[in-house]
Amino acid sequence: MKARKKSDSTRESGGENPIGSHRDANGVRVICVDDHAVLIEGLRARFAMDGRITLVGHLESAEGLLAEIERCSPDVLLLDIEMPGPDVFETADRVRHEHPGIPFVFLSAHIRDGYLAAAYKCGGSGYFSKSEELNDIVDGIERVARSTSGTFILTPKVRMHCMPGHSERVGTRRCTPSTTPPSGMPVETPLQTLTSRELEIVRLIGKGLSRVQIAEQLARSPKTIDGHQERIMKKLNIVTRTELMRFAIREGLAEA
Amino acid sequence: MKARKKSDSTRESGGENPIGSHRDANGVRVICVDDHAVLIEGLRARFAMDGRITLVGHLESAEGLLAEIERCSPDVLLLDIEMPGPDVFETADRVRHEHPGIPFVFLSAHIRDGYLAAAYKCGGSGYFSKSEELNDIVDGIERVARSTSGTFILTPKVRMHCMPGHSERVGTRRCTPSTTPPSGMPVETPLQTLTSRELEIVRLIGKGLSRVQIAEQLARSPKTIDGHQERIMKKLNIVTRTELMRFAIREGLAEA
DNA sequence: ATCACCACGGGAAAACTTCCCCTATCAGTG
DNA sequence: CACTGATAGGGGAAGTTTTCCCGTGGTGAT
Repeated sequence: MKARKKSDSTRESGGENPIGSHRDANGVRVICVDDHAVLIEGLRARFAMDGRITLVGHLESAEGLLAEIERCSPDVLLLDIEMPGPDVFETADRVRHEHPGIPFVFLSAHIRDGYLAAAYKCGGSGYFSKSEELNDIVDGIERVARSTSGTFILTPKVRMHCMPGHSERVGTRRCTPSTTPPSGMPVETPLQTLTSRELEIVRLIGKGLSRVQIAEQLARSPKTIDGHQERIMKKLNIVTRTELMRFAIREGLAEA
Repeated sequence: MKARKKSDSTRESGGENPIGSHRDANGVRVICVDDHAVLIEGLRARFAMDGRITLVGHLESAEGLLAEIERCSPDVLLLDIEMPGPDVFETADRVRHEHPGIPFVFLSAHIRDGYLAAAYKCGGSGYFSKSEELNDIVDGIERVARSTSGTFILTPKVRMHCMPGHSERVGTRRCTPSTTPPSGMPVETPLQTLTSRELEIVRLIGKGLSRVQIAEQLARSPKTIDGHQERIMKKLNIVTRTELMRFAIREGLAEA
């Protein structure tokens, strides 16, 4: 697609920090990947305030991340999700194989179940929301830097999202010798709490069918559909049917 | 209500500028509305580098924007689009009526036709992408501050987006194309048959708001919303509100 | 056998939709 | 200037859907 391999983005290892104050020995060394330059500036400015974290490199897409890692030897990677260019999760996965010691977290504008699941599955160490307080982001990065592998750290707003109807403990993915599916997600994404029947209902709703039409197609009473829909929405923490449509589209259960 | 022209360069920015703000008389006075604190920090840091722009206030949602304007008497407003809380376009429209002299631009993560159309129709002065170079954003703000009303300014990447050989040419709205669309009339996309008010309604529906919530936000009777929705669905040949949601998402008027 | 979970559905109140109606404003036209 | 059409705000009434709460069975796991 777009060849965006400019030579920008390469110069803070030895260069100077626009905000002055650069301590190199201190702090967690972070590489940030985000296509929004303004966001990177924000992080840089914030990091510069206390010496806890140092931005040692940044990119505007996942392309060239491995090279940047070689160049900067960071302690933590901070990755955006919705960017042009190579898929972040895939890149992250590759990074994990080449540099198993470097933890990475995702910093996303949206809190989506699909992203959450992917972040976890590709070996991420956390999921942060861009709408988080800056302090929470900084704290999160520090926690990740100190954490043992296998922990999955969520910032407050993300944790909130995973509350709906279930107990969501976070972390410790490894030893889970239970009989349940070995997925062991740290957070049970709302989607996974749906039964197959409920999924079916969501798909039909996503097609735009009315409760009566669905009832006809399934040879059930409309009231039954009501009941399903009700439980679905409760599980998903959704209040209107219209939002259910959005959910269906977002999760790929329906076509826009 | 032509009250503008800050004749008193007082102290409104209070103590919220962590980075020394030496020059007060200089620079374009900007209020920024964005739910990502980190982005605001980025802008603030960048603005502090040269004296061209001063961040005099910020909010994390469109709520209370009018009050903030009173408090800060800005020259330009910089508005995010995808935020929780009141609809930005609607708020912007209200701002335009109360403060016709203050131009506002949208700074969005996504470049969507639906958003562009809404930004234009609600009287905006520009549309910037968050992935833009910081210089381009700063330049854009300055241009907007100097521009005569009726100009619509796009940052480079947004302009790029509008090239690919199709309509949506934006700019110089003064002489409204009331009667005949100049370039023939190719296919009137359903989107274009909607009035700006109707667009507004579609977007709010796309956000998942109920008719009552929409009515509250627009300070109208729910019946009015009903009426709009009815006409919209008739125009679009749509039968249920749920499908309207799908339409909104497909057309980029709402986020999946 | 008990518990938990699921699918299935009823009843009633609240909310929403639909279809019609009316008014007012404003732009453009005869 | 009056007329027309498009747009916006809103009422009434009937019908449908949602929401909340309740109860029935069936099934698999303890």
